[in-house]
Amino acid sequence: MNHLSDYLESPIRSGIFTGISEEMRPKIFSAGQRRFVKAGTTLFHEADAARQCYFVQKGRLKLTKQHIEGKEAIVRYINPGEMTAAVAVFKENTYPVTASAVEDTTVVGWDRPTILKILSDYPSLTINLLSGALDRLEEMQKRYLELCAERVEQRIARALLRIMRRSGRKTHEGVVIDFRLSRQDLADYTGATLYTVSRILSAWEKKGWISSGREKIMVNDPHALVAFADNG
Amino acid sequence: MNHLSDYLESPIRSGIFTGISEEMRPKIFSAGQRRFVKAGTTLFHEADAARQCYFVQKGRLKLTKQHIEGKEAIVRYINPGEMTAAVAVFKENTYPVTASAVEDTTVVGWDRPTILKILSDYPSLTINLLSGALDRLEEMQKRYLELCAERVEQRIARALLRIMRRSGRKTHEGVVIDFRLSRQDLADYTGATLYTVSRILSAWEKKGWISSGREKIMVNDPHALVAFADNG
DNA sequence: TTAGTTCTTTGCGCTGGCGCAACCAAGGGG
DNA sequence: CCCCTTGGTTGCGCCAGCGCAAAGAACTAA
Repeated sequence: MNHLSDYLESPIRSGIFTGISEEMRPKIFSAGQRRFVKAGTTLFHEADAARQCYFVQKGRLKLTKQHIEGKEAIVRYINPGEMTAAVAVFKENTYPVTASAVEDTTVVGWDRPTILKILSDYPSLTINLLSGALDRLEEMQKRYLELCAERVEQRIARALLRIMRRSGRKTHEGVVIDFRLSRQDLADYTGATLYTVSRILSAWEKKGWISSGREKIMVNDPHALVAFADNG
Repeated sequence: MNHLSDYLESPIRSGIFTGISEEMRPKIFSAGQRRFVKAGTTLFHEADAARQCYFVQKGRLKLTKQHIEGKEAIVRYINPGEMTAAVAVFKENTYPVTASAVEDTTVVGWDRPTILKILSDYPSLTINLLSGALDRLEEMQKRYLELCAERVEQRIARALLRIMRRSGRKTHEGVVIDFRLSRQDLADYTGATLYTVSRILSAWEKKGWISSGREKIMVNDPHALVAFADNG
């Protein structure tokens, strides 16, 4: 028998601080600057000089990449406990994406010299950072393959499952996505259009796989979605 | 005036050994195992246990990811002087892609304990590895965006330019891609089909932008391709 | 040289999913 | 409470690009 929680990632997973004792962590945080990012506002812009990297304490960030005519693609969501913009540390470079807050968010930011000092004090952090980068690379490659090979319906199923696993909250009726997620967001995440996403979600709602409202999606039958994603 | 060589990357670029003196390099190589991979054969398979990471000395590798029914997507080409399968070092994991030799290739492979020892002896190697992973992540994100937002013709133009920049050789008539590259390969790289690629290359050949033969492509007018890729 | 294999080209019909338009529903502020 | 904004739904027509089929071109082995 499958349980809903089988479909969720354990919360402490990305483990940027794996191998670093609890007592050291406040020390690391206090070397950076805490910053509050209001829902809907931007933490950093694509193509701006990358000065700081960030750790999300509370809330949620959305990484997007712009293309012609106001359209954008969602690269990934950053959950509490994760880092982003490692590029600021290792390259004298610009941010490759824009980070904006999906909900009210608190981050800790470190500038280049500070984080380099920390990394040399705690070598396992560098390894964890690299490990995280490799994870994201692999995920991106998977999504690229999906975009090449699968049709919209399957991609949306996978996207929903992926987001649910990382940001879902279990309730008595199903797993609810724990932040505002519009049809347009899902479209930007999967490379589809608002219209197509809406049509497909409607169909799934009729089948009882999900239930949805305005910027709200709950997955009632994850197993059906998995089966659908896997065999078409 | 634009010169053809403006469109090519400098050969020593990826710089995995940046910051490591020339004298040390043979030492590092001799700790690994040299291995010859005949053109068309496979160095490692997707989903196999990742035991070694590799440095390409001569030749060229093709990284692919399989999907249903014998179809595959090309993730990237690995040129001489580059490393691949860093995942073998930092994760007890399986290879996320298949690596096969496009032409006769020589690699040096290190297993986990060996490369970890080397990395602790030469800390800048870890940084270089991470820097490379971030580059690849960024490239993947770009290609993902292209796949979402652009139509096939533009994607093929960009793909051709990208491959040309990294693996092109300048001749008196244009830049020739320095390895066997079929229409199918380009299709697998761009998420298009063999037929569409063939039609588009034919059209470009009539315009004089490229000249092509069996598994051979030469770019005669890179600037025209860039312009086409950028404005549609 | 011939036969076989592999790669390429091109015609043609079909369709997934895009995108406009028009309408409906849910918040939210005053 | 009403108005206004923002998000969601659905009908409909259209077309980029897929994919079959069939023929041609180039390389390979014997």
